[in-house]
Amino acid sequence: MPHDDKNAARRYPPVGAEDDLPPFDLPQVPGTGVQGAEGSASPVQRASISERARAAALPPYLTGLNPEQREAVEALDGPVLVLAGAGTGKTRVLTTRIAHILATGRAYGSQILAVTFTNKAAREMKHRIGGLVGGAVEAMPWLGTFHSIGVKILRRHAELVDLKSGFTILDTDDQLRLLKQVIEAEGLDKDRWPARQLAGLIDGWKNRGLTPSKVPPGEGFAFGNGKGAALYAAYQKRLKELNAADFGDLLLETLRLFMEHPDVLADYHRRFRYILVDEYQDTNVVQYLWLRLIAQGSPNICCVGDDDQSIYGWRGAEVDNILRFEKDFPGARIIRLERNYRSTGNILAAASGLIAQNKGRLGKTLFTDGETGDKVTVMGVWDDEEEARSVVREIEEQGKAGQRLNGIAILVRASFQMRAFEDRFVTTGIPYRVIGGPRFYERAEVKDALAYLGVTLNPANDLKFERIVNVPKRGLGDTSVERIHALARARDIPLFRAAREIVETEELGGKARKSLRDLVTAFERWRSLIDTMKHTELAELILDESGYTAHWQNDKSPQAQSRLENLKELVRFMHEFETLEAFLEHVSLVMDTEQGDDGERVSLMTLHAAKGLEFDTVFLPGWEEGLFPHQRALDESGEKGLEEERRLAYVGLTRARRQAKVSFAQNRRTRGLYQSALPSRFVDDLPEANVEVLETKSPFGGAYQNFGNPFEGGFGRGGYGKSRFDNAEPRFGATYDTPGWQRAQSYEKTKSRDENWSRDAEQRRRSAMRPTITIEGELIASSAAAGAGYAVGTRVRHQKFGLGTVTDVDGNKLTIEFDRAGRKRVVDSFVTPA
DNA sequence: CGAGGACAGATTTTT
DNA sequence: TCTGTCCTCG
Repeated sequence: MPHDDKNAARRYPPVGAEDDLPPFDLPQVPGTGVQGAEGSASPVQRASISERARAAALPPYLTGLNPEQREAVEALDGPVLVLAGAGTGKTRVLTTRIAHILATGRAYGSQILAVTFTNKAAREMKHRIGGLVGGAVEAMPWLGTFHSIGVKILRRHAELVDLKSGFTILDTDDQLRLLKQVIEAEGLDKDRWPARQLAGLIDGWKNRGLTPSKVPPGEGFAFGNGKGAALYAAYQKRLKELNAADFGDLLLETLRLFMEHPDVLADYHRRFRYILVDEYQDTNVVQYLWLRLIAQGSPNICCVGDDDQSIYGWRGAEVDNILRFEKDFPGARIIRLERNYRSTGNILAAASGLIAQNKGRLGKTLFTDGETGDKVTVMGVWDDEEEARSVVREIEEQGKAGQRLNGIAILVRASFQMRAFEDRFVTTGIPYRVIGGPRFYERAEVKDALAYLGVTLNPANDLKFERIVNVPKRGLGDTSVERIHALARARDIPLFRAAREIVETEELGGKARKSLRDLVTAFERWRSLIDTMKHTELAELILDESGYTAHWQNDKSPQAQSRLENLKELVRFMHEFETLEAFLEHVSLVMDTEQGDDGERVSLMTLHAAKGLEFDTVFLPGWEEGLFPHQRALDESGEKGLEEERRLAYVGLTRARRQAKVSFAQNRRTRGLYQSALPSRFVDDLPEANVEVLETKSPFGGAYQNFGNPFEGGFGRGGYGKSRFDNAEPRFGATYDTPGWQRAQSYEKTKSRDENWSRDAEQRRRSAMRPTITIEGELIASSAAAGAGYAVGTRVRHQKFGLGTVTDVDGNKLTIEFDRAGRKRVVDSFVTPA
């Protein structure tokens, strides 16, 4: 992660420091110059001469924009909402707009506030702005995530919100540990009132901008015998005592700071001339309030988003924010980007038809000048296994036909669906990657290591100390820890100091006393080395001396190896930072490791994780009622939930450049039970004209259909539930109404498409020559590199299944008896010799 | 302390 | 059905 503000986060320069930075060295637009030095008044009005001159000599970054994009880039004055549909060049507009502000000399980089939701997006923006203006991105200190900008502001004014500038940022584990303590301190049963639930509540409140005193009485009441809000207050108090903030605080406390200290707010008003917000549809209440406060200083706020892609309502996002933009910012200009550069006509039409069923949209109509392309296919299959088999079979065929695997993705609604696909990939030997899921920094071993480093740096970090005091096991059980706690409480000192003192007493048993003394001594020694030893070496030393490395080396579980790898990766990653402190600061906010290009692989991920990505071919399995839309979304959020699910379907479809393939299973194994399911209503939402219904292809030919294919005789017949294909009144004027006809037609389509396949070869070759799509996100699992031949009896290791013994070899297919996972058939490239 | 059994819970996930 | 967590027992 090359460009994050690792340094900026370490020093806490006073407000105004960067204003002295020199302006970008940019090719100046004719007739303009860098105007308005620091602190000067409103942007200088351009003379019409310069306007004309500028139009005559279009700066290079403006060429290639379509009229709407260009309008969005050039509308610098006043509030602007850019409604950017999927694949319409949203990021391009945002980055070009920034380049434009800089190039026209309207503001310095340090006077632009640009917020994103994810580090990935921030990184991408920095990268692309760098490309446009030539690497001067270091001078954009206020481009970052809401959270990272929040921290930056809070560090500067920490005392005003009862913190000290060096406050630590709690991760989820720390937060839970602390909440558990708070719950117990209130005399509540921690089993009856799980910390997780309280964490959820508090998060929700913080997302809505509610401090403890503002929590609506009814809401706090549901938890802990009516003590919900009190627990929240107690938690906040503890946070201050620990000089710590959780993620929610990074926003909420900044908001409080602004509201309680208008002079501070005014500073930022003066500072920010231009405000840009990415993914506005995902903002929650705090973020919204935060932005509104800051925007009081400048009308030049530009929010970019797509109400149709709002899929994070469940974690506090308010679509309303984007729907309400015009009211919030009177005189706002609304610019719609509707020209899609990604998908074929059929895919776009199908997606548009689907999303049109939602109410309460701002409304956009995507179009493309590109080819019509293949229709979206819909396929019903017998069950989830059959679905995985047929999808993977098709991927195999496409792969053989020369389609790049990096251009193929399977997008599922819930992660348990991935399993069936992974199994098929493993048995067929098709390389795949899983994107999303638990992140690097969330892994236990990484957190443990970070805890060691954190305590070394800051012995007052109680939560981290508690995390590793007995990891690896060193005989310091609950009793010992509780005694340390008691002393710490009694004397009002950090745990570490209490530990140091308690070993001088007789309070602990001999064994515990010795290991605690050793631990304390070790930490003190490590601490003494901080200034003299290189931080990466120190980290290695700590991990070795603490016994942590050995702990995993001695661990026999299949994951032990990869955990050790992760530790190495962590240390490797530290090299990019100057100091231990800088590293830890960065890590608490950002910890996605960039994934290198690891060759051609099919991508497997959830629909949520797919937002922002694109693929040539997208498989969308599991379109069944109850799964997608998910039952819980319907139960908990009713119509709103349904619409969000539909937007998720829309996001899924619009990831596809050339082919979108929907499927659903009539039966699915869920929680052990084999249950029948109805096709998703979203299948019915697709416009007939852009859909092609596929026959279930089966390796068993007709015989298979005889015993199981529910589509014998067509959709919906035979008691498998109603489908739109039964509808007496086809909504889009379909020209068929009998299942037989429909089947025949789809067969024809399939055939002619296959024939077109070779004719399209040229086209495909061209698309294959497009630059490889970058798949950002985190690689969680993937097949291993190619393996060699294995003999029966060989001990091997599999990434997922662990150790096992080869019992049969058939070409490159091995039958392996796994110690833990039982017998599996696996392609040899997925295992390594043990 | 560690192993093994009982038990609940099983969408989506960033920071 | 599977997983992760908690609790008990040796």
